Order: sequence, then C-alpha cells, then structure tokens
Amino acid sequence: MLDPKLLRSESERVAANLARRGFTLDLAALADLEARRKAVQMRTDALRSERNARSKAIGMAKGRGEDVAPLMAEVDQLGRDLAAAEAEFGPIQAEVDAFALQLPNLLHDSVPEGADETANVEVRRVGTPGTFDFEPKDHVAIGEGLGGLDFETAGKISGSRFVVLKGPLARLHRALAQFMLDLHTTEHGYTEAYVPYMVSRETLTGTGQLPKFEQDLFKLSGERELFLIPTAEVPVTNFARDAILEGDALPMRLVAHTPCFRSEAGAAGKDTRGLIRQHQFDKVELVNLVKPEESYAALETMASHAGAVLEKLGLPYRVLALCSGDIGFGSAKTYDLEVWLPGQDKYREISSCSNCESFQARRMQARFRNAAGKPELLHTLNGSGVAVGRALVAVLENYQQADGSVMVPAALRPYMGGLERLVATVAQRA
RNA sequence: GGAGAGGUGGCAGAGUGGUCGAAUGUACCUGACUCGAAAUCAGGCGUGGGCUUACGCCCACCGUGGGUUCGAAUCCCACCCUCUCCGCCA
Repeated sequence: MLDPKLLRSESERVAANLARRGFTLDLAALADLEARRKAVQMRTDALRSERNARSKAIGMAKGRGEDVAPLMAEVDQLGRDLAAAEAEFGPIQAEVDAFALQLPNLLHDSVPEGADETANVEVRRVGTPGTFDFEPKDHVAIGEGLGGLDFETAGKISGSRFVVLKGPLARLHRALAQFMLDLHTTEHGYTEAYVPYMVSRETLTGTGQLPKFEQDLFKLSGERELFLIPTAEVPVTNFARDAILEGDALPMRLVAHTPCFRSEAGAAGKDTRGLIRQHQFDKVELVNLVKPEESYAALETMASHAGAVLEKLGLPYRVLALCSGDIGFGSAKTYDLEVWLPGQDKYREISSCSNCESFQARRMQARFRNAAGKPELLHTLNGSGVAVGRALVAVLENYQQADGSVMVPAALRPYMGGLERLVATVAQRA
C-alpha cells in the first residue's frame, strides 16, 4: 500500500511513477473519491462530536438527579442524522481502502524502463557455461534415463503440473534444500523458520497477494477460510504484522524451506514439459526485515546470498535488474537470478530478490521503534535462496555426462552419503 | 470432540451502562536533590485518522464483526485466539 498522504498530496508524481509500470492511476476518480471522503468524514465526525457532548450532558444531569427527558428529546434527531452520515461514510471508506489496495508499489529510480522482460538489464554474469562434446539433453530426458523422475504417476494421482521423484533423485532434491538452509544459517546469518503452509486472507493481504491475485492461489474448502501459501515470503514476512519491534531487533533475517502452491492460472501451454512450472514446488526463501535506510544495501546482500548458492553448486548464472514493466506488484526493485540450462540453451529464472520498501509493511502495520522512540514502518525484502525444483533441473543439466549419468556437485556430496555420481539402475527404470 | 476460564496501554493489572482513552504499579523520558549514582520527590509518556499558518481542536480504537442504548471496555449475538481439565492422536 502506498502512503495515503503521499497519494493525496503528490498524486501527479505518483501517477507518473506508476505509469512506468504501465499502470494508469485514475486521477479523476481519486480526486472525486477523496473529495467525497473528506466531506462525509468531516460531517460524520462533527455529528459524533455533538452526540458525545450531549450524551455526556445527559449523564451529568442524571448524576445531579435532574429530569433528563428534555435533553433526550433534543438528541433524538441527532441520532438519525448520525446514522445516515455513518451509512454514507462506511461504503466510501470501503471504496477508499479498495482503491488503495489495488495500487502497485512505487518503483525505485534505478529500475530500468521497459514494457516487458525483453527490457530487463543484465547486471552481471557469474561462471561460464560448460561445453559438452555431445548434445546436452534436457532434465526430462536425463531424468528418464536415470529413473526416478515420474510425471506419469504424478498425473495419475494429481493431474498435470505435478511430479513424483524417487530414489537418488528424491534424495538429491532433499540434499539441495538441506544444503541451502545450512549455507544461509551458518554463513549468511539467517535464522531458520518452520512455518504454516496454510494462511488466512489477512496474511495474504499483508504481503499483497490479495485482494488482487486470488486467482493465482489455491483456496481450501474447509469451514475456515485458508489458502495454500504461494511462497514462504507470505507466512515469514507476516511475522512482523501488527508488531512494533525494538530497533535493535533489526535487521531480522529469516530463512524457511517450504513447498509453494500456485494455480498457474494464465500459464496454460507455458513450460508444460518438465519441472520448470509446477503447481507444487519447494523453495528456500530469504526474508529480511530492515530499517528503511538499510534496505537497498540489504537487497544487494540478499542477491549475493542467493548467488552464493549457485556458486557453491558450480552453476553459471546471470543477474538481471527487472525493468519497470516486468517487476512484481509489491516490489520497488527486483533482481532476478537466472541459472544456465544447457538442455534449453538459455538462462532461466531460479531466484527473484525484491525490496518492497514499506509497501507490505504498511499493509500489515509492521513497525519498529526508531531512534526518536516513535513507531516507524520497516522495510521488507524477500528473495529465493533458491527454488529447489529448478536447482535440481540445473544440476541435472549442467552435470550430465555423455553416458547419461550425472555427477553430484561437490557441495552436495555430504548430503548424499558421499555419492559422486547418479547412474541409471534397473530398479529405478522399472 | 466435551467442560471451564480468559483476551484492556511496552509489561503487570483494575475497571459490569454516564466527565473512562481508561485507576494503580512497573518500565521509559525530563527536572529537583547529589561530587556522582541509588533512593526519594515533581512532571511527562498509547496508536491511527481528520481539521488548522499556528496554539490547538475533533473523531476512532479495550481480540474481531454485528446488535441494544441518548450514551458501551462494561449488556446481547456470532466468530477468532489463548489457557486449564477430560477424550483422541503423530
């Protein structure tokens, strides 16, 4: 949510910023709404003020043992006027709130201009794609050769966009998550968190998935309204909802490994082959809660934490600054990390690191006590560190051998019982 | 799942219809005393919103949402959450 005062006082400037995203701020509607809100609110407040004063007078008169019938007659019409004013004000306030909740975040000045992903700006490349003296296969073909990558069984039990992993591949998937958690907790200063996978509407409104993107979520049908999390960012960032943290509690760095559930509405026909786009996937998520003046330094650091995962796994990648037209709803600035996939002969997203500034914090009233002792909105950042399923894809494709086997990256071997190479076995082919 | 208790300010904890946004304690800030500190004394000290050049004034908020009433922290209804006991269970 944007600062309502800024929205009112500098609506032209806000509109210009949002226009960079391709979002049109309806200034006329905003001005009209504000004018109505202001008039009705002032009238309602004045009526309430008078009601309060009169009621207080009745109380005092009663205390003195006087007859209060005349006073109560005076206040009779006032009650009806107030009820009418409140009936008018409620819907207007709801309209103001709804208007505010559907506005995306303001972009940071450094965000490159552009309409879509083709205008994203490459910031750096790390590592060099390996060369193969054979035609590299994609992860689906590699997995089929190894056994243990089973879309057919997943289709039978759940439908499309699900996968079953078995044997060494399942273990490699687990090893990747364990490795990432250990790296972030022991070397990057994160505190590990285990969190609920089902969350309330309020929680999803706090991080910005609701009310606008309900069609992307899986909603449960129980008597309580709950949604499956699309990312651990949602439960973890909401740790700070309705809280005033002491200044020395910041920066707070949290990491969580969770499954993520996405309906992928609107992605029909996109990445239908393989593990790239699933309804359920695992991710290790980094969340930073920081003081405002530290948030852009924290964004750089967090992107480097995600990058460190790929570097230790020996996976080549590049970092993109997302352009104004491609950046997410709640983000002021986003870096995507794209890992090299030789089977697709291109870089594919494996991490997204965003600084949401106070956008989420304002929605969830996440604050800290500043140097002056006053509550102030903190800044929230989140980033994948990294997507586990896609990391599995990257390992399979980058470490494939001519004979169909796959070398295990050195960093993962301790998590694989020392195993150095995945080879096809008869049992797993069956 | 059954029975009961309870959700009030940073914390503790009063308050069952009327000058209650809320006693008191504690924490914190300022001042006095002191060489300094402690103790003591005095004052200050919630959040959000609106109006105003300003001083300041007004509104809302006692888990959440409704209701009753001239007036609700207080009464009624629903829901959420916490705790205790029983049952069940990983």
